[in-house]
Amino acid sequence: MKLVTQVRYGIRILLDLAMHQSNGVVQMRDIANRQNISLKYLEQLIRPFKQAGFVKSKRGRNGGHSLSRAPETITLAQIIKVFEKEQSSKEAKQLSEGYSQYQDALITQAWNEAKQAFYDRLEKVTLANLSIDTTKMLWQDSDIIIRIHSRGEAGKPDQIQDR
Amino acid sequence: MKLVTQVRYGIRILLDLAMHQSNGVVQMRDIANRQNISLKYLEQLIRPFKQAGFVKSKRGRNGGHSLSRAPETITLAQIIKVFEKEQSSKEAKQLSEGYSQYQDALITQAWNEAKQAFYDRLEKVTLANLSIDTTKMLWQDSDIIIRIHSRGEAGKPDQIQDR
DNA sequence: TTTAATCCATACTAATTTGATATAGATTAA
DNA sequence: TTAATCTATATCAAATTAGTATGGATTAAA
Repeated sequence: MKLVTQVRYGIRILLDLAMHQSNGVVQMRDIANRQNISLKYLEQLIRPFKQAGFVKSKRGRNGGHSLSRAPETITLAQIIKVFEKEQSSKEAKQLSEGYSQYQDALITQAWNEAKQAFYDRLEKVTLANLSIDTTKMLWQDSDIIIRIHSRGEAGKPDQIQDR
Repeated sequence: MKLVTQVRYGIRILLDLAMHQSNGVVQMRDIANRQNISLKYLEQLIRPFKQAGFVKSKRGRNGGHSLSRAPETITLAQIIKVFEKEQSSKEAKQLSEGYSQYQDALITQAWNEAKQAFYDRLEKVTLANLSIDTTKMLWQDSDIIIRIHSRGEAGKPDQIQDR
């Protein structure tokens, strides 16, 4: 039940796309710099998102990535499930014998119901939510605002620069 | 988000106690046999439950273990949290820098809320529930009934024998 | 045709976790 | 005396996680 780096990065990558794709596509090199991930590692992390249809890409010069769907329609539950699918290929193995198998069945059932509750909660959080909230938090921290919006207009945080 | 063996065994051990402590204490050797776990491994698994106050023990000859509380008051959420505590000692480490830290904070917050929903669901399942349901399932499988209740009276499963 | 980008596959390493067995005794109470 | 709990490690194998590295093939704008 712990938040692994892969998931955390995964969400941040999509969030990065959501916050920077206004101009068009976003290059992986820029994401890598902003998120402080090596380009090669990023390539690995972004692949499942492309396969799952969350992200589309434009190849060649001036190419890059962008979200396939609106940030309002992409939930954390959907994102996390992308990584879950990677793992579970065959899981229907016999775990125990005797009457323990009945207990295991009951335990697994309860576990799955709880897992569903977990996802239901994350289904309510979209990339758009996180994007807006990030901006709000930046707003509250004036030091950061000044630093990263040095080239933006005075009142309004329009674009976040690389650090 | 997967059900690890440690948790599965943990629940089964407490469930075993719940179903067999009517006579008094239950010996670890019997649990080990029924659950098909080595005695030494069982000793390791049961220790956190004793430290957490779920299980009490009586030492010396004819000693054994029993639940400290009624099975109706012990929930799956409580049980699973026993193992969670084992892991998390210091987790408040700085994960990222720059404005990514704000995103991480939001992601972590959403994750924790979902985790709460997960536990809320498991808070509704008690050892007593599982115990009753196991008995029901055994009832439905007449082959098993005959095998494990060979010495019991015809209609009523009173005690489950070792296999 | 050069260049900047995505795309692909896979190999490797290091650390941690998980699942389990084994060793060797100390303590307790019938 | 004996049957049980209790304690503390040590060891091991397998799997998972987090990343780096290698080495290119493909695409499309300039």
